[in-house]
Amino acid sequence: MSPAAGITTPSRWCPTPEQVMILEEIYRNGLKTPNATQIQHITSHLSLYGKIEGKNVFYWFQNHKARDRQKLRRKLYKQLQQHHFLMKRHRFDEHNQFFQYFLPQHHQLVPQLLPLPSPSSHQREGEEEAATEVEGGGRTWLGGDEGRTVAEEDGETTCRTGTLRTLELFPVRASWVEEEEGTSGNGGCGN
Amino acid sequence: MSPAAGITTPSRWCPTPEQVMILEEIYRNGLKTPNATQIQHITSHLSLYGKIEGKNVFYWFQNHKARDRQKLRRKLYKQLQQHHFLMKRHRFDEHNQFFQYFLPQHHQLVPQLLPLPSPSSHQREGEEEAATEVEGGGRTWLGGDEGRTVAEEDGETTCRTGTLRTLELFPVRASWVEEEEGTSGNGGCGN
DNA sequence: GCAAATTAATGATTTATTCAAG
DNA sequence: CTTGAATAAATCATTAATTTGC
Repeated sequence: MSPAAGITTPSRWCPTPEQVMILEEIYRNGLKTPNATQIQHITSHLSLYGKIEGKNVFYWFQNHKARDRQKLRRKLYKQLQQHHFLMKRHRFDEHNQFFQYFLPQHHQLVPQLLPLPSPSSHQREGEEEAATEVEGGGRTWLGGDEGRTVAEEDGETTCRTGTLRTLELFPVRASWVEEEEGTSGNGGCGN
Repeated sequence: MSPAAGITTPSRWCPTPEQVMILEEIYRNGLKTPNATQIQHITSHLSLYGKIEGKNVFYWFQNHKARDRQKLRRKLYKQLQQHHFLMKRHRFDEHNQFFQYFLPQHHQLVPQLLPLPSPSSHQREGEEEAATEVEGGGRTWLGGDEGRTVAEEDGETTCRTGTLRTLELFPVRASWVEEEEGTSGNGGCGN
């Protein structure tokens, strides 16, 4: 707004090097999401180095954090892509209970741990927790280095992973797979 | 599994950064409570990055979910505590970060954006309206050139330096920050 | 060397997601 | 099931780097 005569009317904040340095220092020191008070303080200090408003600080932290995460996700995705071809495919049955991961050594199958899913239970994934003390006779973990003494017998089609297919399991929505270097016209902004 | 004299014999799982990143990514994508099969797959993938067992994955998800909820609850509690500020106190001090920073001009904020939803209507239907140019009566930012009315109230450590020491101001102790990767980034245009 | 044209960075907005409360 | 609050993701838009032809 405010046409503001001839002189530079920067439509957006243009941070000075000092401001950027200070912001990055603060960020590196662990302040990722400043609250209003902190934004105020940062702003008033940075204003010594140039014109700045609170919203600039606020946006700076938002963007910086977001782009940090984005960068990390990209890197991660590349790594995962690298490993993806190492994996073989294998079919597995879908099991829904996570406590099958415990394999009680001898007996004691803890009947209350698997409280029979009602046919239309949405199973909101927040509340099951509670795990209820499975300890006692000792348990072994699948996939550990030791154990592995169980379940291979009764036609237990559970895990017995000889081969590991992994990635396609997860609902990776891959919002970060999107562009590969310059597909979206940044300058164009097709609107 | 012998204590292996020289090299570290960690009594507990010590996740690598890659493992943490992958786990967080999976979690963020919506898998909050993996079942046994999923744990198997995740484990075998993460084992490419370091020693890991299925129970580590299982516990990681348990703990992460729990701590997530705990964090949210704490935040929400704080928020509720200060919910009175609209009614009584007028200190915009220690609110969170986002909308406390906005000051709705005259609470005629977006009269047409939210056209009084009938009790069962989705109000996101007509979003082709393109937000209707919220400009004049939009919002203002604290700390701008115009409304520099805020100042440090009491509270807080408040370094309020006249000198420009900048860095000692903010409570930027980051003992709880663990990402040390090359997060500085900001490659070219750092200025 | 120098600007116009193009591309990459990044500031500023908008949209979708998430959790909890009513 | 809806709504409120906060935020992260996605997107838009503008500035700075850079390339390029002269």
